[in-house]
Amino acid sequence: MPESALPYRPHNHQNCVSQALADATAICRQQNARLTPIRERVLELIWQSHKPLGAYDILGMLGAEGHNAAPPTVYRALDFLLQHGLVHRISSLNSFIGCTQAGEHHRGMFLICRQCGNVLELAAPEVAQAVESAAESEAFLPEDITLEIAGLCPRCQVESRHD
Amino acid sequence: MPESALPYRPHNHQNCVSQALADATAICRQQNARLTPIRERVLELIWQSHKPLGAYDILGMLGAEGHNAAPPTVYRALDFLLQHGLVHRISSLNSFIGCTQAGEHHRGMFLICRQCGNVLELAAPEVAQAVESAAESEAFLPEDITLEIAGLCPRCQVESRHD
DNA sequence: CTGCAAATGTTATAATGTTTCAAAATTTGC
DNA sequence: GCAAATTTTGAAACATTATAACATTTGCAG
Repeated sequence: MPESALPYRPHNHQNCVSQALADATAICRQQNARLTPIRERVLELIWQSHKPLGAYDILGMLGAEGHNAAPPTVYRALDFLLQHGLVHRISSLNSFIGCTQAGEHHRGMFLICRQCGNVLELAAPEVAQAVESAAESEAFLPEDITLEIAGLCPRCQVESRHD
Repeated sequence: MPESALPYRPHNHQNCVSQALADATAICRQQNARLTPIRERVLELIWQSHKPLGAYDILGMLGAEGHNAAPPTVYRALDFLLQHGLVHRISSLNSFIGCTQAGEHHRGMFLICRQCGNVLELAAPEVAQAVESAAESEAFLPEDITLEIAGLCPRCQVESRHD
């Protein structure tokens, strides 16, 4: 049996978060971008959840910890993080998730479980390749690819058979 | 030079619309679904535009022609049309476009021009295949695929070179 | 330390989507 | 046909997501 992907099995997630923050710090330094406290905190909140967070979820969490922020604060932080490839936006959910391949040039592809809400980011270069050549066969110049796959994750498939 | 795809060249678009409405009527009859006047009108409005329409765009158009509808009216019509595969939702734009392959079982893939706003629906079974096998390699059961490619259509690539 | 640019705060508002309950139309069983 | 059941639509209120505009603060370069 193949080892299941990370989000689908128990692990010390705080390590993921720390690693992501360390990576983000390095990437920002390299790009001469400022990972300010708010931006860092938003990134951390996003990473602490394996499920995508909405802007207003983040807003609520900031509020709960005493930082009484308004929507633009969060959206600006998110814009920054998107811009620097540190998070992805999941259009079909209006929400955000940490990028597991920050820094590397890639097209995100997401497996979104409709049952448990977990999201797995896939690299899948062969898919990206297929998509790009399909676009090019129409003489279309692709710039940004949104690829979101909703369905059932391995764990939830098993559970739904117990009905 | 290959013939460019339909939305990218001039044509009598009213024919497209009529054909789409005729197809929709047939499909609904076959599925025992009721293509009521509102639903048909919403479908027609969507088809008359090559660019995706937002729910509130449709609402405005209905209002302009005297039908003073509230948001749920439009969203319900859209839900119906989505359910029966007559339109697609473009998540990344919060908007809707007519399905060019209504009735056939397929996964939509969209080429969205960021310049002119036109959208081309592609069949691309080899892409669908690649996506599905990538999902299955993670033991994920795919149900719904959102694949939206933003970029420049052939015409707008040419124009942007004239800068 | 001063002036500029970037980042954040603040208020208001726009855009998108849903809940709920009531009324009307359509189908179904008889 | 007709009455009950179902589906569809109307209408009002509300919830969620996102942005605009402008004031203030912070960090940095000279």
